[in-house]
Amino acid sequence: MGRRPGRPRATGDPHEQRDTRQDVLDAAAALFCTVGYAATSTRAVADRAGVRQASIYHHFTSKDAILLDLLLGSVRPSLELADRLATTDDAPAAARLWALAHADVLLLTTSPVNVGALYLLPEVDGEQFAEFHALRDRLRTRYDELAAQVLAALAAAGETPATDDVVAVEAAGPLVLGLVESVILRRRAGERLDAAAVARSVADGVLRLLGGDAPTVEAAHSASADLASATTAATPPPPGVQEPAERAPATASDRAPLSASDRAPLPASGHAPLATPGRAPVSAPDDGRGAPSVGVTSA
Amino acid sequence: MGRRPGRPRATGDPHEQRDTRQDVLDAAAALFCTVGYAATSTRAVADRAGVRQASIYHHFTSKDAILLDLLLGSVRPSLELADRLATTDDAPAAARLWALAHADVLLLTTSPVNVGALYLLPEVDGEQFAEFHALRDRLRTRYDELAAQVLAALAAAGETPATDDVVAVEAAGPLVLGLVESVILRRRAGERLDAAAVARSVADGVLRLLGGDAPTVEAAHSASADLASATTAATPPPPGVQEPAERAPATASDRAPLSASDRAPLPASGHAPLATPGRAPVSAPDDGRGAPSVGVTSA
DNA sequence: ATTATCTATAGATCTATAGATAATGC
DNA sequence: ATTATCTATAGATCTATAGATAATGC
Repeated sequence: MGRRPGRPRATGDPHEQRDTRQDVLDAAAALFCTVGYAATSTRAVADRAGVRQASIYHHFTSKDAILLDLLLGSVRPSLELADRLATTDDAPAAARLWALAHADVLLLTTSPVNVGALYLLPEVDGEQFAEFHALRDRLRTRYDELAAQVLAALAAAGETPATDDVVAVEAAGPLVLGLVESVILRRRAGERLDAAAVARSVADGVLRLLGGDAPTVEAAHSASADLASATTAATPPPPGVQEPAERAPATASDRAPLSASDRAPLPASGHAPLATPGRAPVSAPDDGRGAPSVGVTSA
Repeated sequence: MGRRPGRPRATGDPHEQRDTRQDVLDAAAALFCTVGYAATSTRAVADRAGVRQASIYHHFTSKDAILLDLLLGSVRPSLELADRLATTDDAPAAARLWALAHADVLLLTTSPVNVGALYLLPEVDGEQFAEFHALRDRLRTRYDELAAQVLAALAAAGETPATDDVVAVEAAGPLVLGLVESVILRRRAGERLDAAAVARSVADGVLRLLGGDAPTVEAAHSASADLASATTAATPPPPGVQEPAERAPATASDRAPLSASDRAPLPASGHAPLATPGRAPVSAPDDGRGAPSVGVTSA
């Protein structure tokens, strides 16, 4: 039955031999996000993954190692996009900030589990997770830079009464990131989120927050569509070419993988405004069930 | 030594007999917010409170009961203000929303421990805390109502191009509350927050987010100053009358108690813009230490 | 007598390791 | 032989209870 070496699992269908490491990550992601880290026993993770508790330790050195893997996997896609947008200066800052906020909100709302909630776990403050903190700080810095650039552009355009700063430049980044990340709390609160609508309203809101008026927001909004297709490789094929359309609600594999391979600056392929998963009323009362696979393989 | 009945504590200065129940709440608040709920043992709480582990159970029936007390104590002040503002219709909606956001951010940033972080604990989702959820839903509703009123007022003033809603009315409340609560994440991330400045920037941001322009925000800002003094009883006495000014950084007792006693609609007393604790650079890297007492007595 | 603390501990975990077992691969 | 799983368990918790003890109050 099992076509790979090693003793077969005791539980579950012996035909369907899955990737145990990924199963453990998926199970842990769902449980850590909803139940919490300390409150989730390795036995609970194992049960959900369909293996025995001790088998986890063949793939991970400790419970902490699982969480670290999940954390890194959740922040990397955002950071890679942010880095790419930072080195793409053929678009106005407002358009790039809009694109970043939009993409991040999509990631946060369409991931099969509310991975953003991992950041909220108090345990994450520990030094075991320093590698994650480093990446996160870099992402924060990107937001700070972009927000500052947007403020400068608005001031230069004379749109803002430069007299009294609408937003203090040092306050801008945190406010913007705060608004983006608030979708984590909304999803956790059980709000039914229409991913596309929320992403748009947050990205628009980010620019209004910085003092942009309606035309400015609208302009950035449009400009970022091109930008996104330029910086992102994988946009979903146009509707109709897609799968039989059996109400596919944006799985992890739908999302732009942002893999290390598409480092090429501007392939300029697609046309959709950055992988907007067609509709995707993803988050019901978020019980942590639902399709797993956070796309967090670190090997 | 001890001037009250009961066996004295084994640890600590026997002269200073403290309120054990409050000591436990303070210790638990600090630990739950930083270490987490499941990760904090009752022994750790007891050690910090200066009592033996078992003594906790003379005051609380369970560990859950401690958390419930803390949760209720942290949401009540906000909800009471929100209720009062909702029944005070002698001010524009924008001014009232500004005042609510401002007050909430102050509460979140000046409390000695980051009590807002309690909401983030995954354990809080449990049904044991239904009473808390009910209060929180009411607060959320208040934000929804006020945000909708602000949008309506802006539209009526013709300021907003009513053609395409700047913000969909059903999206407004969550965005606003999200921006307010983002200060919880910022404080937890170790950001050094100047409470007064953050409160102002968030409250201003809330109105810009809803489509208000600079003059609108400014007007609401000013109007809410009077509003706040009208709806809040306890404003700190004018500087100079205060204590010897030994750098008092806004303790729990400084904050407006919002007790059930000041139900009277409009006492119209003070004049400060809602208990702005003079300066208050409260939150350093938030180690959960610092003065305790969240002001969470529920008896 | 009442109250609030203490000491001691039962019973239920929980993480991680030791070593056995059941597959594939050479 | 190598690999991936399994069973079993050691050692360290952790929550909550039982019952003793040391104060005040009448």
